[in-house]
Amino acid sequence: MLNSYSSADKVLLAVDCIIFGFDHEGLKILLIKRDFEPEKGKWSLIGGFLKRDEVLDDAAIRILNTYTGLNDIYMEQLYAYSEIDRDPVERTISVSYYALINIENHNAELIKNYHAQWFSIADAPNLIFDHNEMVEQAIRRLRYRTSIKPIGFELLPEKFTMRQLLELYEAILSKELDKRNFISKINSLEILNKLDEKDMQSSRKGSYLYTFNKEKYEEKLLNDFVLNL
Amino acid sequence: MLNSYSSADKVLLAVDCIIFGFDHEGLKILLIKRDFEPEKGKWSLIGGFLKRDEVLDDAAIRILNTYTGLNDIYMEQLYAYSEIDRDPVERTISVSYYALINIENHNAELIKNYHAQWFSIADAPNLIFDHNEMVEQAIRRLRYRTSIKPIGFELLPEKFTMRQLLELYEAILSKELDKRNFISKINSLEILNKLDEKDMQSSRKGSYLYTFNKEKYEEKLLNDFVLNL
DNA sequence: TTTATTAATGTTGATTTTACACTTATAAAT
DNA sequence: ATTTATAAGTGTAAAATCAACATTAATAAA
Repeated sequence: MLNSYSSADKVLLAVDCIIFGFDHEGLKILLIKRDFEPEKGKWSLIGGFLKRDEVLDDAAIRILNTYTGLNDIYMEQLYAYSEIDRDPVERTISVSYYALINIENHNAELIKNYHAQWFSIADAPNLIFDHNEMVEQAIRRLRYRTSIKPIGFELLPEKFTMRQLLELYEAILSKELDKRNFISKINSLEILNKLDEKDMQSSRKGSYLYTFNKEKYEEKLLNDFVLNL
Repeated sequence: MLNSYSSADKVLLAVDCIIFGFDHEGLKILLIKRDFEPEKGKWSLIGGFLKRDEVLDDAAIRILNTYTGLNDIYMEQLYAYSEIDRDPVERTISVSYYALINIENHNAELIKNYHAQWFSIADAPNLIFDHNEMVEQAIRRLRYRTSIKPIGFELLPEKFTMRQLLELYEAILSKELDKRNFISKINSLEILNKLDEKDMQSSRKGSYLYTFNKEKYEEKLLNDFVLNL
């Protein structure tokens, strides 16, 4: 019978997370050195298996929390990878998720214990299985996301300069942006609060610090817009 | 141990297909009346279980072929649905795919045997499990796709009028479009061949028939563009 | 006091998008 | 043969958006 449950094959279902962070060096991803076979010692996305009583979103959250100590992180499901031998041990389908986190907030202790490490996108090592492809797809999705939703709240420190925001967008889009045009486009979204405070690290003159206006930011998250940068 | 394969739970993996068609009545989806429990007699997307030695894309193609007799149909993976009790019989994760097919080409015999039926999007019945949500998400994706890839080759008959193409886009986007602006935007894509032949069904004057220029169409499929309608 | 450095700021021309209405071809009706 | 009814086909102008671009301002360090 075409659709009988009993005769259907069961498979392992994994969740792999592409965790993006951002600092002065640019856009980064968190990778882990695998401490078990196969591919022990090689670099990998952080991941784990779905439990029987768990939904995929929760598995992704659990895995992220296990390795970084972070909670309440926005994650988005990306794609299900199902090549037959993608995992040589056993047939495993993996569903990828990506997360955006403030790189300053992670639990350094945990990351160290798990032999995890931040890598700049540009010089990340080769990854096991199909994880390179997962990362590429996550970057494409992130890039798309910038054009329809505000971004930055998740990746920047609470207070940031316009330059930091510009450099974040440049890192994600992987292209140079015109500073004046960028600022006016961002300002037209009306999601920023300009503080009276200045950051004096980067220049003699000092540059104003901003925060995101959380209410307006989240309102924009609900309704797509178009942002051509 | 956090990542041992042996202790991980295995699950059933299903594939459900949202099959879009288009005719003079508008945009439609193909649904099937389930002939097995649970929810026997209710309407459902067509679907099936992933086999152990099969990748998801192939499962989607197989399922589509089983119910429609069609081959070589473009399908795109959408999303993995994993609510614990989404299928009351057994824990099943379902990966959805959508397909665009020429409604004239399906195998009517097969569809009849499977108690499948085309429904206009607007008056489709309630579906089992989370299939309504799958359909909504598929429509959103299809809408997005129209803005970055040409569309129509898959959904229209070989020869079609400008009006048919316009109405296809209107059905997908669910909004009225300005005829003159639409035509000039489509023409700027340079994917159509205007024939000398006219369709005399729809008006006294008759309207020119077009075909897609397959080479240019497929070239455009490879490289995204932006089409604001 | 000078110098060096990054921050801040607006305008203009080019391009794209939107809104909008009349003429044409033909079949059907008389 | 003429009239009538119907959808097809076609272009322009105003508005909005985008892209390119250079000077002044504030401050710390020398």
